[in-house]
Amino acid sequence: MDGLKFQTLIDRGYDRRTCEVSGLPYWTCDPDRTTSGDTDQDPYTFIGNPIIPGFDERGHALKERMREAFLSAFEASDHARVEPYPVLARWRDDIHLTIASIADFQPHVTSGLADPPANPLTISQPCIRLTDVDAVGRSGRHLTTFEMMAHHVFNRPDDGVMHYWIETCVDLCHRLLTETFGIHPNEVTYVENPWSGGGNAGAAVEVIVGGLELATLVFMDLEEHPEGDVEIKGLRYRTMPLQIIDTGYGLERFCWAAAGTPTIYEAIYPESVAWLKELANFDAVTSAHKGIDVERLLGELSRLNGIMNIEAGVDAEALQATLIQRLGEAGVDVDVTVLTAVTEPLARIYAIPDHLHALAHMLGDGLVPSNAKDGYLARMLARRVLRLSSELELGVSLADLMAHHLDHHLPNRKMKQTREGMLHILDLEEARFNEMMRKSDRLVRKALESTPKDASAVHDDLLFELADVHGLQPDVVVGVGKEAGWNDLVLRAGFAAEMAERHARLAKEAASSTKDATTVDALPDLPETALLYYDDVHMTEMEASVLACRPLVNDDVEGATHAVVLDKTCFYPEGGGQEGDHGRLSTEANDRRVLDTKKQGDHVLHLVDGPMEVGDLVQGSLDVARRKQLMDHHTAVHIVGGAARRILGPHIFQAGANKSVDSARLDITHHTRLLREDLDAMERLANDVLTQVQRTEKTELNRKDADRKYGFDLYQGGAPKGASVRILRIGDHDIQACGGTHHDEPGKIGSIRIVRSSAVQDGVERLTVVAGQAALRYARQQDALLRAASEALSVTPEDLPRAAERFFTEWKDQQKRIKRMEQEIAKLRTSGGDGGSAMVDGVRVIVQEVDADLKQLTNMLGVMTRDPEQPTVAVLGSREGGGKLLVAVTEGTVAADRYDAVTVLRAIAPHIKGGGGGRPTFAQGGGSNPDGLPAALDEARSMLGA
RNA sequence: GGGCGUGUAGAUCAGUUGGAAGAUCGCUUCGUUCGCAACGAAGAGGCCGCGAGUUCAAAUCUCGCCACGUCCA
Repeated sequence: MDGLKFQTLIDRGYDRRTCEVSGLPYWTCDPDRTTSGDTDQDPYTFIGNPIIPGFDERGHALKERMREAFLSAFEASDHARVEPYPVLARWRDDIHLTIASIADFQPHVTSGLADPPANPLTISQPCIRLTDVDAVGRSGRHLTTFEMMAHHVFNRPDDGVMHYWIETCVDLCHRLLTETFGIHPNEVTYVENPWSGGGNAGAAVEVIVGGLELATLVFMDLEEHPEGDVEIKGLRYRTMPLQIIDTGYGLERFCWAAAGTPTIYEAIYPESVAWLKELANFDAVTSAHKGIDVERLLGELSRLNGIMNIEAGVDAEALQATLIQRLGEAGVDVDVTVLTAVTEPLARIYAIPDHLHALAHMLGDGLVPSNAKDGYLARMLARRVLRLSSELELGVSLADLMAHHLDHHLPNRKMKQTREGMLHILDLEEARFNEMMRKSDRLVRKALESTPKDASAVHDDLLFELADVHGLQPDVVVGVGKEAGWNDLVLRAGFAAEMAERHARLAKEAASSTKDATTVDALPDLPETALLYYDDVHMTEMEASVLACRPLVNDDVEGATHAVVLDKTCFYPEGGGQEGDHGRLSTEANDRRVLDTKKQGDHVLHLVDGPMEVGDLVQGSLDVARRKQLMDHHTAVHIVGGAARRILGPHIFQAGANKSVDSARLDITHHTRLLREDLDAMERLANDVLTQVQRTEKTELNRKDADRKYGFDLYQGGAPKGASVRILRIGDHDIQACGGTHHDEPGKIGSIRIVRSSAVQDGVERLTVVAGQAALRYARQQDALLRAASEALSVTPEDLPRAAERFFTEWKDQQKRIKRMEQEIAKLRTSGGDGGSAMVDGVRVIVQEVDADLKQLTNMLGVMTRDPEQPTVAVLGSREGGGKLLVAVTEGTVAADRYDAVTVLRAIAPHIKGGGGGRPTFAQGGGSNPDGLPAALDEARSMLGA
């Protein structure tokens, strides 16, 4: 890409140079400058020396004023202020969290499909990025959560929509920095560094102030294309019809530059840092190292932090050595012990408010911690805070930490989740974490069993396994191992990076093994199918013409051979969890069954059981009963979802749904297992809605208006696909974007039953719902089951629970009595001196045929051979199940010396055509010839000399 | 969504190559004691998660289901 000419900068006395260190072109007006400002030769210049004057506040108040200054400055230059979006990016299906302000407008605004909410616009968007979570607290500048202040422009030069482009943007930025915030122009450098990502690219500049990157300006006007004429990083791009200005100004960094505090955390979370230092008794650390000037150390550290690249995968020890050397050059002499003693607790203290802030945003948007999907991100953060807290020995609960954080850093913030709800969820998370830690000690001891006590390293596979299966981080394992007596254990440097690599590889392998299934090969260029079912959900007959007919490429649908595309259809294709319609397509010559309906691109595919002629006029008719049932279930699912939100709380979000003929499923996010009482309450409310709401309201809105009017709770069913969305409103009970077919009158459903709830994953409950005819069918089935069960016990259904309980306890009692009686019988048989037993040289020999099963036989045998006072060899046989033989010898007696149970068994088992085995004192076997039993026992008698 | 793992007495968990279901704590009763704690003795308490399969024989092996845990995207 050619060098950019910034006339606006030239006019201000800037010139373009090449950075000595990075080699990148940059713009400056400082005659002495030789580096771009963003290299490892550029320490921060604002520590203790604020570069943005006049902002004396700290923390929340500072952020409020800074944000307002930014937004109103851009409002003054004709940008419309847009309210921030949630941090949970539920309008997108490719990312969980909002990672940048531009993410609010992807994919449909940036692709040109939908209009932006305003143009140009300004916004301050809370963002969460978890990629650098390990560096937070340690680098002095990394955050997992920050606000990206921005001004965005969406130009369409072809349509005459052109607001401003590079020159104006740089001019606006420069005026903001120097006029609004009073930064001296010498301190500002602009580094040219083209940007590319996600199939788009464009020119970009990084705005560096005092060694800190305060903003990035991206001019996105290229899209990836094989024949494009621009090449960036080996990929070819061409210009696209949309020209987008994507800027990002780090609110927290502006605050830091204005505060000049040693770290960014002290600028934005001062109350938390002070409180946590107190709780962790940090004074004791500083006073323990009287020989060194801790204040000075910290000051030098933070200046140097600007050039220290503490990121995942970097060798921590090498970094530390460099740091100590640099500190020495600055006149602060410390060794590794002192350095870690001071920096380790501080790093933990700094990370806590950051993590809490991210967690508060996520939970505030209604996220429920879980072991899968986006919920896992919240759990991970919660656990990090818990670990930091326990390492610092803060002695307060996670909920206490959060309460303090909300009071100081998020006062008056309107959240979807209530404060009480959030704290409750955190209490649950803490309990779960403690449970895991409680188990860790035992797990580690067991895992290390085969490791010698003087080993210095734990086997890699063991560490991987413990982390993967039980969630125990390698450093935790080593720590616990040391306490448990493996004194020399150390964790190899770089192990964490290796583990991340291994995980990435496994994830890649897993990803490559999944592939999408298509129904038919590429269709010819056809007009999109007109969808008649939206205009009239009750249309069941139609006339249409065949545009295409293709053989199916797979046989997912039994009996279907071809896919037919029509010019219009009243058949609903599978979508939004609602299954496709069935029915018939007939011409004078053909009568085809429609076995399923699917959508591919803009076309509805009718899967039929034979070919049809292109150009034919067909008569289509729906399987009306099926459609009615699917509509019952679909509308019912919306109603149940609304009921769940009303009864369980604002964090209820649809995590998935399916509507078939027999039943419907609705997965909802919730933090606790549901009780039958919860289901009953929801069921009652859902049925109330059927009678109270006379009509549903169906509208179609463009994205922009839909978002503004209803917010992002609309997209329960997933990210919207197009520029406009269909909205179904059921009174004030439930409003959702939904492309399914729904009743106009909820009352037509008849009744709704919530059959059961089950756990799909932690944090997600699956509700199984039946409605309409399916509800009746379900009730009848339940009735039949109840009747069958009551008849089996000869009681009335009312008495069934009591009878079942009584029978079960009686059955258990009787089992015990039978066991005791069998033992009694065994004793009687052997003590009575009947034909079954004889004495041979001081050993009692018992050979008997008994009518009993295997369990009973072993039980009897136990009674006979367990008394060491009476050395015994016993052989029992039964004709049951093809014949059973058991041989036992009293352990530790002369009987055991003389006889081997297995030998005896093997010798006599052939008579019943069988085999068996066991231990020398106890052997059992079976066969297939019960009639051979007497012969087997005879042989045993002669063998044993009885 | 994918991977890995775990379900055994009220609780925490053992259970070897498939071959007689265990330990510790808790519980009940008795003894010792003015009483409690402690101690001693005895005892109760198990569809070994559910359902199939393999086998003469399954807590143990295989498959499905249910419940739970954990890691990754």
